[in-house]
Amino acid sequence: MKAFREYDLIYSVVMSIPRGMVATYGQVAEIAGLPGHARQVGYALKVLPDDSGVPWHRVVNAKGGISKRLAPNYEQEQRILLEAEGIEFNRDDRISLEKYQWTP
DNA sequence: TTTATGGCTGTCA
DNA sequence: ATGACAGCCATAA
Repeated sequence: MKAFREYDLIYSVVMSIPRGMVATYGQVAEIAGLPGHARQVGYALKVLPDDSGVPWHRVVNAKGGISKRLAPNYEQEQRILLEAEGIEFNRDDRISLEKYQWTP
């Protein structure tokens, strides 16, 4: 029986991110106990249902920006959600990780 | 099983 | 600062 997957771990970490803060894929993977699985984190969020209650928008890449994905619409969606949480973007469409990156 | 793809990251020039 | 490269590994066909 294998009812537990890596994704559940990832989701737990993402849901642990406080409002108004963000975390990188690599960071989430590391906290979840899956170092080096940064891409899988992205994959986990990709297959994640919208009504799962997971703040996937709080997860950004190492550059503190929004990565390009298969569906360009989501990029806008994520930015809007982040701004709604009080996170501001720079001119380069990036977030100040020094200020907003979540550190447990 | 092998191949290809993917919401990444770190290092090097 | 920006661009190119290799490494990490799960999922789908």
